[in-house]
Amino acid sequence: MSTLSIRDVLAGKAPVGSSTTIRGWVRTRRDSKAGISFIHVHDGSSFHTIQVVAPKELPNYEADILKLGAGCSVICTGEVVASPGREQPVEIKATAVQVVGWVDDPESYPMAKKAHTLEYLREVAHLRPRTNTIGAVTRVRHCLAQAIHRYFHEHGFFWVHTPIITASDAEGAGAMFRVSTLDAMNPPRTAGGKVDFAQDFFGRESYLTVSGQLNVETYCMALSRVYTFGPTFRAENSNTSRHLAEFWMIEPEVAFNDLAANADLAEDFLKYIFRAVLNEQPDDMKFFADRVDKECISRVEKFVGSRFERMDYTEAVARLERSGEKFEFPVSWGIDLQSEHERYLTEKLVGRPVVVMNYPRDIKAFYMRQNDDGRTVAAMDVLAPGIGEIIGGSQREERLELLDRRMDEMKLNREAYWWYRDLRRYGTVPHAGFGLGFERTIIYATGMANIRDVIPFPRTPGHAEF
RNA sequence: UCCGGAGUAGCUCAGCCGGUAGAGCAAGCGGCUGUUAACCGCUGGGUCGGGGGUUCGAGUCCCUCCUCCGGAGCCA
Repeated sequence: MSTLSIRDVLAGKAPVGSSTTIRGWVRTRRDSKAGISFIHVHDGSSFHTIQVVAPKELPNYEADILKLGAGCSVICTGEVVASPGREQPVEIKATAVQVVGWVDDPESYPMAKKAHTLEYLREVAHLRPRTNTIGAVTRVRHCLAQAIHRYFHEHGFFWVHTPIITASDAEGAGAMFRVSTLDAMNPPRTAGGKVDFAQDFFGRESYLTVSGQLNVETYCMALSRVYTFGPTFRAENSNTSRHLAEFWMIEPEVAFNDLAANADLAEDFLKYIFRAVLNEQPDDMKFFADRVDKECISRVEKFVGSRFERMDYTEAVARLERSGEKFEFPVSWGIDLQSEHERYLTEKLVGRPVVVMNYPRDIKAFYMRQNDDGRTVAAMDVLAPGIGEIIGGSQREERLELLDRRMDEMKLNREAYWWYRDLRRYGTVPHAGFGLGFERTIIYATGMANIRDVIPFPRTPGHAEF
């Protein structure tokens, strides 16, 4: 006799006729007056539940089994048998059903045996992993994370754990959360009356990181191919289905790569991880296609099978202007592309993923490499049908003089970036990288509509309860 | 933050021109059945988001605040 995951039992690791034990939580119970109860048990190991058939001869049939409901935890032992029912290949003919934990008030148990809206489930984030949907999201999230590490590992990248606390301000990536141990009610003051952050824990103002890029560049200048994969924080008051205050980001950085190589990497990488989801989580993807988004499998298959279009920003603007489409925000050279423009480009104009390259320098960050035309930088965005921007990246400015000039123009303090500037002083090389929002990637693969449902405990303005 | 929509039973919602609260699901009990979104019957379950106002009377009309959802901006 062995204790197996439900996934393993359904996969045939316990042959028909053998005895096995499974452990998990009850989804549903149905009784037959022929003297048996059908108990569906899940343990998260796969999308499917297993059907445990409990006969009335069990000593605790009346006392326990007839009282089982959704959420109760059980340990079930019995013989694996071929199921007469159509819905499952095998089931467990129970010789023992031990109730480990009851649900103390079934009527008010938030995860009752019925469909719940995702909005409601967010209010019970501690119990929602028990649902089909959140379970499937969790397994796909894991699969993508594993595929990301595997891709980079197989391609000679090293995972660099960049810091979560940073003193680098003004990276231009958005508002930051302050990290401080000062008494917020009564902080120490300087002679001038300002808060004296010299007395703070780090001896200076510090924040939660908005990007690991600047730090990871230092390792890129020694280990050549590196990436970060960790949490990132933005204190923006964003209330949308695509933004979180705490999210996970993947940022590869490659020495000697130019913008074209950067785009090639983004394309190869994205296709690899989406292929992994299709291959490794077919049951979960089928669930998403059935219940969440009919198109999700075909969309991912198409994404994996199509060549990404490359287009200069200048050309993209010209084609948007010529499109005859009425946009809420008019297009002209020099503006940043709006969501509606990006969607038009990738969904209508091209019908495939598009890499838009070489943006006007005035709308992009100081570290992006300046092109010879004097007005654009070697930036790129990967736009995907159905979601818009999925990746933002660039070739970095490796020439100290040009970097300094740009920092001056943007009124950034050179001193504060002394170590970043050092990389350009000591053996500088061209290099490039990009950032991929992990949760947005999950949204794309699963068809889930709201980013708050693809991260276990979403942090958004006003929300950090769980 | 701006624009729009919505807060009524555990959940999802209906509730007309103001007259004192409804359904489905869930839950409990019973019936039936190798069941599987089970089915049939019965029962319990409500500070109608909070506060204020108009009115003989407010779930319904007005003001205000709060919360949630969608879209936009910021971005990943």
